[in-house]
Amino acid sequence: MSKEITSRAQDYSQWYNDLVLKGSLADYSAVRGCMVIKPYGFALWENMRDVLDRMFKETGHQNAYFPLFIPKSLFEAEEKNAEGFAKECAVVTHYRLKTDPNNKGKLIVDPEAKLEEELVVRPTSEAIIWNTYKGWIQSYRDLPILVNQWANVVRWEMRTRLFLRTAEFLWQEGHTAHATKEEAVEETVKMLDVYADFVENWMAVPVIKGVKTPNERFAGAEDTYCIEAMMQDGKALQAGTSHFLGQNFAKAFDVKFSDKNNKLEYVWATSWGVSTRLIGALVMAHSDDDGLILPPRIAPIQVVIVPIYKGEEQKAKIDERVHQLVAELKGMGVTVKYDDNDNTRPGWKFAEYEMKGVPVRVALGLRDLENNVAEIARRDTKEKNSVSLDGLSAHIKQLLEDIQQNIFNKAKQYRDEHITPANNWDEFVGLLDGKGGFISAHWDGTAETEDKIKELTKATIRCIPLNNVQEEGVCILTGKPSSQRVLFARAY
RNA sequence: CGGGAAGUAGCGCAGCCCGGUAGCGCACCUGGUUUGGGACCAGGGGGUCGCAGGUUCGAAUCCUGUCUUCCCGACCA
Repeated sequence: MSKEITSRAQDYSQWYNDLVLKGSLADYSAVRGCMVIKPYGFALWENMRDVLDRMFKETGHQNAYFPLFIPKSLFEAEEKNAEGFAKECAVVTHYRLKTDPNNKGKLIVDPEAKLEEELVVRPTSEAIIWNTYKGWIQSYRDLPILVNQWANVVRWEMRTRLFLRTAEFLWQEGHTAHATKEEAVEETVKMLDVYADFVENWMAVPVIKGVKTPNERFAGAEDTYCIEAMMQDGKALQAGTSHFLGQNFAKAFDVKFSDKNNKLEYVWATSWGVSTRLIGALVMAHSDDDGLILPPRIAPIQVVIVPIYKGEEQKAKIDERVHQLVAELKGMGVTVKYDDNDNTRPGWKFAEYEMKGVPVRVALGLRDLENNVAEIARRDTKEKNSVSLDGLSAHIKQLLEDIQQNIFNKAKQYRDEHITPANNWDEFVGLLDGKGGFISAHWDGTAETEDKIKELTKATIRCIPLNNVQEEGVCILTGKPSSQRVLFARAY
């Protein structure tokens, strides 16, 4: 009763906050815009991280670590990148505090300890990494370099929201160097595919792969590829990006290599990243008014078992059977928690694990034991069934798969129902203010028109889908000719 | 940075207008009864009321300043 969740209909933003806070994923902290990721939330992130890390390694990448601080002179080397991030950088200017002579017990920044050169706290690491790569690359034999780093970055956002936009966040950033343009483009697309694979098959969130317009492109990139997801309120969320950086950073940091003909060439680059923001996407894509709904493949706890008993004698009997079940499930690679904490009662536990989105709940009492069954409840549909204890672990294993598939299908159905064509301005605005979702519409291809539409409606072009159908039409705003539809949406 | 709201016990809040013994619910501790959808009874512990000044015999309450957080917007993954 103490943990009521605001309904989606009542206040979608508050619902989201309630889920994150009451689902024990994260807390606000004493630091503006920065959150504490709690053990349960971090366990979720670890699961996501482990899967992605394995995928990166399977595609030939290695992990490394680069400094948190970037000297300003390095940071500003790639002009567009620097400009793009300049407004949101935290900057270290001093390296020492001292006691305040006028205010006992307080500290002040020691004016004597000013740095010769300011250090930028990384908002992204291209600069420090390409400065490093300069020393690693001389010949085509040194290429490709396929490196990933798991790190925290800081972007001093005006307005923050738990997981979706925090001043400090955790992410991975891949930074690769290649001898040819073709190879770099191939890498960019390959990593986009890895992201789409992960988000769809592990997080159960369907995505649209596409390319950003120049307006929405990463600062310093030639092309930004992205995966776009749809949330339950009809707003889009960019779930991951993969950038083809051309030779921009190689030129900025003077990174050249000798090819087979001993000719000097600039190196081709990519970078790609996903962040803890994915957790926000996960929460908003699947959950309901009773709490989180987590996909089994990355849920910190896949199965929770709740004993129902009166007295120690009954408890002992149930324990015995449960321990057997736990061993079986663990043997099958299922993450299971037996919650036999006697301080909370079954009803409380049911509500608690629903809030936390645990996919499968097993309740076992003496009554069940006598009938050789257990009560199995699935979080996604809230269905409850009595299932025979014989072969129960195999049943649960299968159920987890079914749940994974079901929540993906449900999210996909919602997403697909929320891609709507608009053929003129009135339709476009009507859809944005009504149904929401992605709106497929013609656009004249200019940045001016895109800006104007954003100004008028707050909708942006989320992407030009890959393998887009070419079709003649006219721009919904200007009426100028267009050769393809693009996806618009209001976005997080 | 513009607009709004809020800082009082671990959490959620009331009290403030009209100054006079700091309160409620949840959580916590002890004992008991309970346990198939967020248990109940009895007893108990815990707060320099965000911070700094001022007015006053007396300030959570009035005045001034200040800090912080959240929500909405512009910026953005």
